[in-house]
Amino acid sequence: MDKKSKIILIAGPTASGKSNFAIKLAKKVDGEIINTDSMQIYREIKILNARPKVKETKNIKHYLYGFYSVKKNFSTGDWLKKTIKLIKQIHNKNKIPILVGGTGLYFRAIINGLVKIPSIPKKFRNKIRNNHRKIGQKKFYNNLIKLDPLVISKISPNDAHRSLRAYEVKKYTKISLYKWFEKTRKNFDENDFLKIYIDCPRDDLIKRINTRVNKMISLGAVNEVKKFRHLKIRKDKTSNKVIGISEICKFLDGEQNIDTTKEQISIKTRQYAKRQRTWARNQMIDWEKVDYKMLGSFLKKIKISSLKLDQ
RNA sequence: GGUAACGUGGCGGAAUGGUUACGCAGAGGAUUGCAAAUCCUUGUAUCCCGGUUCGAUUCCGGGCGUUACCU
Repeated sequence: MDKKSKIILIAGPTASGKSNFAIKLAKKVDGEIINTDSMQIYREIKILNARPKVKETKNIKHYLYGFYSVKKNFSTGDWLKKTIKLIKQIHNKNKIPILVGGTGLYFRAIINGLVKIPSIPKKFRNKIRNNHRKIGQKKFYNNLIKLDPLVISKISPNDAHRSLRAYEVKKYTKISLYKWFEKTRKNFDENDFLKIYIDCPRDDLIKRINTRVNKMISLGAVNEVKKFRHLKIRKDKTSNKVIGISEICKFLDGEQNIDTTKEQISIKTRQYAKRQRTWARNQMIDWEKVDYKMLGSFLKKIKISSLKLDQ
């Protein structure tokens, strides 16, 4: 078998200039780009996600962008499976895979692996969720710790999200979620990655976010949400959570003016950016941190030879 | 100019003669198949000057400010 290359990982808070940098890097090292963002996958949401425009991609192949319907749910596992496959394909073409995005969990999955827990049948899952809705989080949690005492120290009694997951896994597989976690295996070696985190100081980021929000509105974000609404997506679908949708809906319903709406979108976005930075500070300790202003000189320093791996 | 009401953290907003709720924003943290989600923790305030009182943000007087109405 011939040589394969490292996998380049580019993370960073929203609006830090990741996508742009990835394109430049791909051009330099002959790479192809894979989306690592849980919301960029949706076909029908383009403006609010700040998806790279085709004419800006400079003929660099982009995968997993806007390929999935907002009507369906997507998961970390789905992403990981597709991404591993794509990495192989790109390697076979002797090109370099570049993963770019803002979803810390996806990066963790590609680096540390994700346990293969049997997928929970829809009916089974919905039954549990309906029950949760009926009895409320408090009672649900009490049932959960009876079913699986291991979660007590792991999940906050108020965390509905994780409670549901732990419950369905234990109930369906008869094995605790936390027992499953112990079986996690990595898909790659530590040395297979070049991990880059783009950082941007808070004040600069706020300015960039505000500019971006204004741009989104002038590009037609309101219309995008109008169309999205016509699809009548069920409220429990993940796509509803794209920042801007619920805010613009309030505007469309006449509950607030456009300035308030913009402000709300900015606030939500910087809260998201804050969580991304917290994740990076504590979960991406060994990543190479690059200031967003230094990306130009950083790009020059990257040598293609250093990306090659002998197999 | 007169009368009245009000003046509480960055903002909104309770309460009280003796530990200043709470919400939002901000900060820190968690994060294994919904993650742009979900959850945890958290700093900072009673307009100013006097008086009454053991003790005033609260009661009284004055000042300043805001708002409403009147002239």
